[in-house]
Amino acid sequence: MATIYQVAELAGVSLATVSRVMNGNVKVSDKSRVKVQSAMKELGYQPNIIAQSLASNRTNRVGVLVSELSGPFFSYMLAVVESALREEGKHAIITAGHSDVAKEEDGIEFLLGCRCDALILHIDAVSDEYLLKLKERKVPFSLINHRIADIADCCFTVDNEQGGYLAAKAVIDSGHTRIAYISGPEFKEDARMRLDGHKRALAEAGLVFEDALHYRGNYNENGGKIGFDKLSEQKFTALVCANDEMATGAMYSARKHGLDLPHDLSIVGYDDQVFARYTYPTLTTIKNPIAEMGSMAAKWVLKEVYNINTSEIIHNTFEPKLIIRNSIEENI
Amino acid sequence: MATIYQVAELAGVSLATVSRVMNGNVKVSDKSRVKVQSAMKELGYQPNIIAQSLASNRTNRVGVLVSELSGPFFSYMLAVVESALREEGKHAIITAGHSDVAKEEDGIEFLLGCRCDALILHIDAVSDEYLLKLKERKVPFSLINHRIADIADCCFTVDNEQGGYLAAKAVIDSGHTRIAYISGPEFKEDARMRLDGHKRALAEAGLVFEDALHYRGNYNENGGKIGFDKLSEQKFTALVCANDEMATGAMYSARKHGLDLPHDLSIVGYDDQVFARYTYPTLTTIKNPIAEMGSMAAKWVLKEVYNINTSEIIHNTFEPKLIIRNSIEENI
DNA sequence: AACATTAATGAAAGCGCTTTCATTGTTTGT
DNA sequence: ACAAACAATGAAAGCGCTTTCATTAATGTT
Repeated sequence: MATIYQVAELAGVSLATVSRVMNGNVKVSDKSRVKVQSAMKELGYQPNIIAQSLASNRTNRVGVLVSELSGPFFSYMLAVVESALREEGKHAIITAGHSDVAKEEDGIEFLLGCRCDALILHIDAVSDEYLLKLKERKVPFSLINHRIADIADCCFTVDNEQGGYLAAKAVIDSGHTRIAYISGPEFKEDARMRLDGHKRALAEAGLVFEDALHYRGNYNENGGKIGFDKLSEQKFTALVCANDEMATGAMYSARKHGLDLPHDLSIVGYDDQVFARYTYPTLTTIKNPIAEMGSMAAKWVLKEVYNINTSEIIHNTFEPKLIIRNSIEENI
Repeated sequence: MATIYQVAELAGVSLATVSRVMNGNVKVSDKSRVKVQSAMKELGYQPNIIAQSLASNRTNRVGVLVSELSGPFFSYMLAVVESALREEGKHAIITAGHSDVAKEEDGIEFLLGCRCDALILHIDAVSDEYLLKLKERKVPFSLINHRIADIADCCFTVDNEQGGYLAAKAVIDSGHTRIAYISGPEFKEDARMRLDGHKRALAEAGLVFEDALHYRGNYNENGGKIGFDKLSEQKFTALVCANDEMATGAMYSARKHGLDLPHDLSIVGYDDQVFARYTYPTLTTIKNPIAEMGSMAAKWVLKEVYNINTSEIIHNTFEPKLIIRNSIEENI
C-alpha cells in the first residue's frame, strides 16, 4: 500500500503538497497538482482514512441507531440513509436499540465509542433528558420520529395525528358511521396521536367516539385478534387499526367469526408494511414517509456536520398518506 | 477527552504500561495494573479507537455487503451479524449491492476503502474470478449464499436443491400428482437448484416432470401472476413456486380465475418471507436459515481474523425447512 | 529598479496509540 | 554469594496523515 511519502517522492514535492492536492481546500499550482495526481495514479495510491481521521479529528462515520434492524420498516429507512451518506463518502455504522432504554443507551454509547462524527437516532425508549444531555456533550445528532421542542431543528417527525385522521376519514367517506378502533399502547406517543386524529375525524363528521368501540391493543398481530374478539359484541361496519399487524390479526378473527371481508367489515391499517399488499383483501392503510424522513435526517447531518449543502430545504414535519387498496367497501 | 498520557501520568507509570493494561496481552504487575485502572476510572478515560487502529493496523471494522438493505430478508441477517460482531467490539459497516455487478464491486471497494479487517458478502452478481482475486489480495471475507469450490471454507450456503425437494414433497405427500412449478430465473444458481430438487421429488414419487406444467418466472409477484395465467390451460391441483412473491402473484391470478384457495389449488412458496404469515390462506413455504448463516459467517470472521473462538463448530451448509401453514389441502 | 504583496511550498510538529528494544529490578540455581 | 535467567518497565520510534508556520518564488506598485 503506497503512502503519501511515496507519492510525494515520486512527484518531487513535499508530502504537505500531496495532502493539499487530496483535500483540495488550499491552492496548489497546476504544475504540482498534475505531478501529484499522476504519481498517485501510477502508485495506485489510496489515502489511509484511519490516518486521516486521526490527524484531522474527523472520522467520516455516522452512527445510525434504529429500533430494530430486522423488519422491513427500518431497513427501508436504513437503505436511504446509508446511500445518502455513502454518496458523500461517509460510512454508516448501524446498530439496533431494541426499544429498550438500557439497550438504546448502550447503542448510543457504542456509536460514540466508534468516534462517530454524528448520530442519526430512531429511538423510542430513551428519555428526553438523556438526549438533551447528549446535545450538551456536543454530539451532533438528528432524531427520527420523535420531537423534542428545545431541539426541534434536528427532529424529523411525521404527523401521526393527521395519519389517524386520514385513516378514520377513509372509512367515513365510504359511508361508514359505526366505526370501531383498535389503538396502540398508550405509552407510545404515536399511538396517542393516531387516536387523537381518529377522534377528530369522527367529531368532524358529527359522529361520537364510543368507548365501547375502542380497544387498546399492543401493536402486534395478537392484539388485533383479541381486539376484534372483544369488540365483536358491538355492532360496527368498519374497523380502524393503529397499525397493519393488528389489522391482520383483526382480519383473522373477523373471518373466524364468519365475516366475509371486506363485504361485512371494512378495515384500515397503518404503516403500509410490505405485507399489506399481500393480505386478502389487500389492506388499505396509511403510509408514513419513512424514506423521506431518513433522507432528510441524513441531509441534516451532511449539512450541519460536514457543511455539505444540498439545494434541498430541510423540513422537519412530514405528512402521512392514505394508500387505497381493497379492504374498504362502500357502506350504503 | 483524556489521553493515554494523562492516565500514565496520574498512575505514575509510562504510557507503554497503560497500553499493556488496556490490551491485556502482556504481563503487568498487579500493583501497576491497579494504579492504571483507577487512574482510568478517575479520568473517565476512553481509548481513541482511531489511534489504536492506526498504530495496530487493525480497524475492528467488518464490512457487510448485502444485496438489498431494504427487504425483511436481509435485514434479519444483518441484525444477527451486527449483534454477533458488536458483542466482540467490532463495528459493522453495512452497504448494499443492489444485485448489480458494478454496484456490488463498488460496494466491495467502498468497504475496502474503509479499511475493514474483513468482509461478509451476500452478493449475487459479482463473478467468481473477482472474488478469487479478492482472496489473493489477502482480504479475508466470507460468502453467504454462494459457494466457490476453491474457497469453500468461507462459503456459507443453504441446500437449495433440498429446499426444492421439500417443497415438492410437501404437496406430493398430501396426495397431489398433477403438480405445476413456477421456477426462478435460470441465471440464478438457487433457482436452478430448487428446480433440480423439485424434479428429484417428482421422480422419487414416480411422477414425470412435464414441461407444460413448468413456467420460468422472474422471482417477483408479477412473474407469479403471469405464470399462473400461462399454466391455467393445464390441469393441476398443486402449484409449487420458487419463492413467496411469485406464490402471492399466483394466488392473485388463481382467484381471478375463480378458484377457491386452498380447496381448488394447493400452493407452496419458498423463503418464508414475513408476509407469508399474512396471505390468505397463509402460505406453506420453505424457510432458509438465513439468521444461522449470518451468525456463522460472523463467527467465521471472528475466528479467522480476530482469533476469537466460540466453542461452536463452524459448518458451511445449512438445511432448509418446511414451514406448514394453510395453503396446502389434502388431495383425495 | 526597489520594495511591498501575494501565492505556493516545505519542514516539522502533532494526532493517540502500539510495539520493539534496552534497561532495571527480582528471582533462581549452584 | 554470584552469575544466569527472568519479569516488569520505560524510552522512543513509528503508524500515515493534517496543519501551522516560516520560507521562497512570483507578481504588482511606484
